[in-house]
Amino acid sequence: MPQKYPEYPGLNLPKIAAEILKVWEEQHVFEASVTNRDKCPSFVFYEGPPSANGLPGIHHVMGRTIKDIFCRYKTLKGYQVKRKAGWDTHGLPVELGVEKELGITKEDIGTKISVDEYNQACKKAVMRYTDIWNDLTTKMGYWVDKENPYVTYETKYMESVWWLIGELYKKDLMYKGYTIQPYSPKAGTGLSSHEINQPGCYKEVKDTSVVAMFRMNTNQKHAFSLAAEQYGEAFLLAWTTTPWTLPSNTALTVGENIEYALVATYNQYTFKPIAVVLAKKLIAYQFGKGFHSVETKIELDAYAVGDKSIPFLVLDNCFGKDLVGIKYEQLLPYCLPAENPEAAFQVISGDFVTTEDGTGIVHTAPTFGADDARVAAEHNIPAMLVKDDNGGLVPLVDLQGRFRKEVSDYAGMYVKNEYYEASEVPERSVDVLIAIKLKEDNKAFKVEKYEHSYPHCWRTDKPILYYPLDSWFIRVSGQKETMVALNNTINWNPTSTGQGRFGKWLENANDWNLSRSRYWGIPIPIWSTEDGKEKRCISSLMELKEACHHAVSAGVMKVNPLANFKENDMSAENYDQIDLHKHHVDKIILASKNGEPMKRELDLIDVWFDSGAMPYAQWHYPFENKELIDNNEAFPADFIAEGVDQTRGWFYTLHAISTLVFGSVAYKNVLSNGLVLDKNGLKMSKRLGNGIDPFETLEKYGPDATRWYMITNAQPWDNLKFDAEGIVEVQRKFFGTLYNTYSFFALYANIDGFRFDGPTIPVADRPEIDRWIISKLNSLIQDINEAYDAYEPTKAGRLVQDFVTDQLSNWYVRLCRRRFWKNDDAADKRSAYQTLYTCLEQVAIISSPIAPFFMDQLFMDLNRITSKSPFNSVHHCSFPTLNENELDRALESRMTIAQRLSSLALGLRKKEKIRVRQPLAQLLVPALSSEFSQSVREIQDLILSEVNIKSLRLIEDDGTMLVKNIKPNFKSIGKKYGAQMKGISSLVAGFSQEIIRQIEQEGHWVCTVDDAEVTLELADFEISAKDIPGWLVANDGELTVALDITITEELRAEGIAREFVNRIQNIRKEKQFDVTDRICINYSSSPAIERAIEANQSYICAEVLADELVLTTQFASQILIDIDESGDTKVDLQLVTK
RNA sequence: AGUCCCGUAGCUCAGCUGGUUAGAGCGCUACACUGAUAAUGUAGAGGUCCCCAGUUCAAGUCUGGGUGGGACUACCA
Repeated sequence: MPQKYPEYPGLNLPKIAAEILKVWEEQHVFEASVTNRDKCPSFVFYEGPPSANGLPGIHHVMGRTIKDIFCRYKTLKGYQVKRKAGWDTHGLPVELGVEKELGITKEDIGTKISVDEYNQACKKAVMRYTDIWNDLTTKMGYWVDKENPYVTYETKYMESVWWLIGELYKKDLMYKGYTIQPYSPKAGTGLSSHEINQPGCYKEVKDTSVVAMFRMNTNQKHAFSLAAEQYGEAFLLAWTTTPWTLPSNTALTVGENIEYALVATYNQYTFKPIAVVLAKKLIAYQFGKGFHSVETKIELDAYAVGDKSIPFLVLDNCFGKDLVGIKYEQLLPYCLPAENPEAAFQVISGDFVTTEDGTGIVHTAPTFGADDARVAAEHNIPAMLVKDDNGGLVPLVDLQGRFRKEVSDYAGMYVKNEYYEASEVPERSVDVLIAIKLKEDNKAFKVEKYEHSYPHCWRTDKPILYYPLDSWFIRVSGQKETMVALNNTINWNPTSTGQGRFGKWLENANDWNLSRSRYWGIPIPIWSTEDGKEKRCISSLMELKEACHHAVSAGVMKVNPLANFKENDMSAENYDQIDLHKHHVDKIILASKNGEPMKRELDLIDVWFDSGAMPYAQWHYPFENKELIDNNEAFPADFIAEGVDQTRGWFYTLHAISTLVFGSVAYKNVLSNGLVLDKNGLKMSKRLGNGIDPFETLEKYGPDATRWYMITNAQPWDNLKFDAEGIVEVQRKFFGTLYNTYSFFALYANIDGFRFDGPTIPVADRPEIDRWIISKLNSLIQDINEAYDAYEPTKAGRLVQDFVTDQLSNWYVRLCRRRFWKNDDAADKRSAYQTLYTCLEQVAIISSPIAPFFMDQLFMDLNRITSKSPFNSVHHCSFPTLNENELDRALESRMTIAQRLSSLALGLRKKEKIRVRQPLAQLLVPALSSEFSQSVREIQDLILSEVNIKSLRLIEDDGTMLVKNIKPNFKSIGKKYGAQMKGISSLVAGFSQEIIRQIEQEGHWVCTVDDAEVTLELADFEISAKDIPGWLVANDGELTVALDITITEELRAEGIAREFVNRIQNIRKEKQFDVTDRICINYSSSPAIERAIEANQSYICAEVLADELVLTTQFASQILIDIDESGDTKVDLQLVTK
């Protein structure tokens, strides 16, 4: 065992971290922190799996610090906190990375490269960055089980996911339907809303927009029939930014309560007279430049072709509901809907119609708009679907984004020019061609470029289409109430995210579209017959094996690929022989009840389902570890934490799956943290090059300072403006101070051989200052405990920081320095050591969740010498408990008074330019009350030594010495006499000293304000001493001090002696004498200084460890020092050799 | 467009259930201290608490509206 507390040449946080890391690894400190708690209650934490195909950023340090803090804290609190790392391995980003790497596109899969090879490549790619991630995890001190992570591509994990799907299927929560979805023709895939909402996907684009004219059916009576007859042909105006959808129009949608108008005018392209219907509010918008309003038919008729401005005349008004049911002629009659064509081309109503732009009448193409599809379905309007060669119903645009042959004029053309190869882009896009055609046919009211934001495929960068796709859905919408009710039991931090952002999202939850037409992911385990009439959902490997067996005997499959799979064998060998990825399971043909072949539905499961399934799948539930979930040992989580961006991501999928399958929450406490921005408040991005490399940061500043900075600088849910300067400050301010405090302790404890081996002095028997810091420490423990329990790490960190810098270092240590190096009272010295030791040790424990490396070193440096704790690591300790007996609030507030009084006295010295080394005779303090006087008396020695004053006198108020100040106590008076407050306030301001004295004596005061009688008690005033006439006075709130600044000859001599000591100490230091070296001093100086030194000889000798202090003129060598203006002082210091 | 967060000193942030001198740290200026010393103390300068309106005796704090920044969500014709 080492004999001495280590002393360091300086604080090097990165070095400390590296060394501690070695210790952790060698001694398996993390593993032990979990196994040590084997019989303890568990605290369940879920690690949100990062996608292993990208590099970690500085924000990951933030998120993981938060997770780590609470896992470590709960461990200290005696819980067992198992935490599995996890990897999210499936999904589009992985596939795209691989495609880029291999130089292929989606179309090549299955031709140039087999699905088998492709998936192998994905599997390889996905773990490429694991080493880097693990490195970050290690270096930042994030404790999580990296050895046994859950990996979403592993067979066991996938089997659990299948089981969950099976449960949903059994509960009839899965259905197949077609919906309009964002679809990227170039990527050949539907996009999830998660993908569409990647930053940067919505882009400003300029599209050709058309206000098309839909000719109203003339042989039908309606609101505008009469008026329309007189003014030529009547049209409904509808606006679109996607003219290519016009051939697929089957309805027009109006708002029931929107007012519409019939307007007579002329077409600006054909100059034909027309009457048009549009929302009244939008007349001015549509009839802008080039039109003018007229009042009569005569003026309207006066128009001649070639006139600069076209007149328009408002004829009639009606509400949207009066338009519903009007039939109109098909705008571009290439073909008719295959089903129910007679119901097409009529006006319907919809709630989404606004009058913000356009015409207030919405062109409705149910095949290319989600709203359109919904509203059309509600009104039994057919979608423009035609029969393909196989008799299937298809929209007018194919999956590549080209018009089908039915649209004869544009057959084979891409509906967006962006889909062409650069060399093949036609001069005029379909949109433009359609616009021209409409203009020529008197069917276009207005054609113009329109700038709006439109979603783009985040991968191909091309605009997406809304397109009807077959999909499997989870019926989430029916469970909204349950989800909301369960959510209300979750403790969200901050609460607004849970109730607002997340709660609102749940209330509006749509069905979860589970299908992804990709390759690398978990296949949907549903097989169906050709006609789709029989379906089967497989929910385990054994079920699949048996189904295969049936299929083989039915003759639809030759061999059972799962023949060798053994039931109830959970070994890796048994599971590793099975791969459930697409390239394998798609080959499996099952058999229906009557022997027909059944093929798997081709889609994969949305990867978000993978991560939402982790509570169960990480344990291979229910095939293994069934009790962990069923007995709530590992479910639901006590705590999870991720960025706010996961609100609709992981937070949601966890919640949805647990609600639907288990009727439970998946987590009880959740903390969502904000973003990490650069120091200017901008988002970090590759483009701006303002990203911060986490490894560089950890390397340069060390993980402790980085973590501490990130946690204490801003509340976790606020965005953090990351500025490395801030870490430097934390290093210096907090770690530097704590390190100095330790160094101070180590220096003297080593000299004195303090090893905490004697009896521990009861706190009650220790001096006031020790009891004070111990009380403060207990208060800190209590407060910080509450902060951690409330998931407020920022508060916790700031509390420790204040304690260490302000209380422990700047007050306790500063005031106690002498007790450590010049103290003949062994008990007092021991008390000081024990007290400081305890503070350092406890600070190490309570701060260890945030700064795990430094605090472990601090703890070990102390504990290796004393063996006071049986544990070798701070992370194996127990969180200190509050010791009520050691709490002394009165002492704490007394000390606060001491600090404030000292500060006032020092302020006065400063103002008078009297240095602290010059002792003064007397400090006066007005006695505010007897309790106050008592308090001051108990702390007066501390104050006096701090400010170097000989005595403190409490001035009892005899009615003459003090000038008092009085203020109304607004809080207490406000309750009683709120309305009279202004009057009272001005009266009180005018109170004379006599009235104040009278109130103090009588204890109450009565007067009349605004005709109301007002009775005030003493407690309704704040009375303080403001001045002591004739003295030098300073005050701070209710505290006042006065200073006697007369310097007697004796005081002066003592001041000189102190100056002399100071010079000698400086010389000692310059000469690099050891702190304990003894010396002899020869000196000579001016008579005044010589006298002063002589008078204080023993004091000086004691201070500077001098055996002799000799006045002489004989110097072997000499140093000149300057004490005051009276003359030079010569000294010569000799080391006393032992 | 909706939902949520944020706006307090040059910078980073406190400010509890409304109470009359709005705080801290950093930075800046000046001075001091010194056997913890690349530390520390004291003082000074520095604020329309984003704006407007309301509630109230009293608003940084509560309410409404606006504005700026950010995030998330969205079917925008």
